[in-house]
Amino acid sequence: MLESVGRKLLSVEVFEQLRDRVVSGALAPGDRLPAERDLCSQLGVSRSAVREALKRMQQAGLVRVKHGGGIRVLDYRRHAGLDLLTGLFVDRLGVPNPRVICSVVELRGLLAPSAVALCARRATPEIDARLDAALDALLETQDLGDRQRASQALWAELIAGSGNLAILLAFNSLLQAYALAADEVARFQEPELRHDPGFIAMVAAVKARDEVAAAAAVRAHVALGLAPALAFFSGEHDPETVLTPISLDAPRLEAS
Amino acid sequence: MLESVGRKLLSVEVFEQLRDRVVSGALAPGDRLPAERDLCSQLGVSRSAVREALKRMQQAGLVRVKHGGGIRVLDYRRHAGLDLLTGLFVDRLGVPNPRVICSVVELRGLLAPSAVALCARRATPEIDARLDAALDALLETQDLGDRQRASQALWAELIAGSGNLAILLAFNSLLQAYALAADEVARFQEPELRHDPGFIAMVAAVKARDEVAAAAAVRAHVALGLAPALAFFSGEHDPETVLTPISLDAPRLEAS
DNA sequence: TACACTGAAGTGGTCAGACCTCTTATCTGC
DNA sequence: GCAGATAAGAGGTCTGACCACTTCAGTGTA
Repeated sequence: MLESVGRKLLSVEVFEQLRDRVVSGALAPGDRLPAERDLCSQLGVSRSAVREALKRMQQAGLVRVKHGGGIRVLDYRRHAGLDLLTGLFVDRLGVPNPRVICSVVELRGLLAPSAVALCARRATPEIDARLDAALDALLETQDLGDRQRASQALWAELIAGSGNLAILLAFNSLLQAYALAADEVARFQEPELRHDPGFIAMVAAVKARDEVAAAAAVRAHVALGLAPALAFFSGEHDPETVLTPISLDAPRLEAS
Repeated sequence: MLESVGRKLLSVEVFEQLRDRVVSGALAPGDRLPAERDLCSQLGVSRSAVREALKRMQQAGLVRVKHGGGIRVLDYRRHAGLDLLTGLFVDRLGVPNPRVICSVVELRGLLAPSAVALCARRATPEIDARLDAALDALLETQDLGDRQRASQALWAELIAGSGNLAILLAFNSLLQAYALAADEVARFQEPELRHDPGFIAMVAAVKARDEVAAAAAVRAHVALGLAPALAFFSGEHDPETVLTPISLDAPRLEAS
C-alpha cells in the first residue's frame, strides 16, 4: 500500500535547512545569520515561517538571538542537548549517519543496565504487575514489527520503574532518534528482539530485586543487538576503537 | 551591584505557561488545547506569539499539532526528550524541584565514569594536552566560582574525549539544567570542586589509558558532591530508596 | 588626539487582518 | 442506516505596519 506523502510545513523545512547548515559546519560557531528579512527573501517564504523556524533553532540550542543584535551561530557540541540526535541520526535523504548511530547504540548499552538495576532497586508490586503484562504481550507475538513495539513497551516499563526522570527522558531522546531509521534498526536488532530468555531474565531479576543480576541480564541481552549494529554502521571507524564490544565491559552495578 | 531585569519575551512567557500546565498535569495527555485564536484572547497576545510558543512546545515533544485538527497534549513522560530537564529543574519562581534534581545528580553519577572510561580508551596525545591545560587552569585558582567554570571546562574535555556524540549532548542537557540553579549547585558541589587529587587522578588515569582506574577515579571524585546533593535535595524522598549512595555501586568499566 | 555623547540605521519583537488548506462534524439524500 | 456533500472550525501562510533594542558612525567637547 502507498504511504501518505505528508508534505512538510514551511517552518520545518526552513528549520531543517538551517539546522543542517549548522551541524555540517557550513555555518561556523560565531557566524552571524542573515537578518530575518534577508532570510525570507533568500528562502522565498514569509517572515512568520522564518521566525517559527528560528524559535526551533533557539530551542535546540543551535543559535542565540539577541533583540536588535542579530542571530549568532552557537557551537552545537557545547550548547545543543540530547534532542538534537533526532536531527543527526539520518540526513535529509534518510541515509543514516554511522558515526551518530554508533554513539547512540553505545550510550544505550551503557545506560540500560544501570537503569534496569535502579528499577530492581525501586520496583514495587504494581511495577512488577506492569512488567509481567508487558512481558506476556511480548512473548505472545512472533511478528517482528509487533515484537519491536512490544519490546519498546516493556523497556518503557523498565525505565519508568527506575524512578529516575532524567534517565526516562534520555531514553525518550534515544528512541525518538531510533524511530527515524526504524527499518534499519529492526534488521540488526532482530536477534535481540527474538531472544525470549533475555527478556524473561531481565524481568525476573527485577522482580527478585536483584540489582546485580538485573544489570547482568540487560548487558547480556543488549549485547545481542549491539555487536551487529556496531559492525553494520561502523564502516568508517577504526574497528579497534569502536568495535570493542562495549556491552561486555559496560557499567556494572554492584549490590549496595 | 544590581542585575539587569531582562524582561521576558512574550513567546517565551507563553511557552513557559503552557509547558508548566502540561508537566504539572493541569493539562492531561490527550486533552485538546484551545484554538490558537482563543489562546490569543485568553493570554492577551497576538497570534504570532502564541504560534512561536507552540513551535517550542512541539519541539519539546509536549504537544502534537495537526493541520486543521487542533492541538493535543502529549504524555511528556513518553514523548519529551532530555532537554525538558531545563524546564523542570526549577519552577517559575526559581525554586529547585528536588525530585528532578536528584534524578539529574544520579544520572550524572551513572554516566560520568563510563564517559571518562571511554575517554581513556580513545584519548589521543592531542586530547592529553588539552586535558593537561584544562587541569592546570583549574589548579591555579581557588575562587569557588572560577573553580566551577574551570572544572566545567575540564569535564567538557573529558566528555569530548570519549568520542561519543550522544554522551556529549546528554551532558550538555544536564549542564544546562544545572545552570538554572548554579548557586545551589555550587554550595553542595564545593567539596568536589576543591578536591585537587580527584581531578589529578582522573586525568592521570586517562593519560595512562587505564579505563578501570579512570572509572574508579571518577566514581570516587563525583561521590564527594553526590551524597551532599542527594541529602540536601531529597527531603521528600524515602532515604532508603534515594540516598543509597549510587556513586559507590555505579557503573564500572572493565578493561577490554 | 582621545573620549563621551548623540542619533540614525539596522535588526529582532509584536501586532492586525486577510486568505489558504486541511480536518471534523453535521446535514442531506439516497 | 449509510455515503456523500457541505459548512464550520482550526492550523498554515502571507503582508505590512509599528515598536524596542543594539550597533556604530558621526559629532562635539575636553
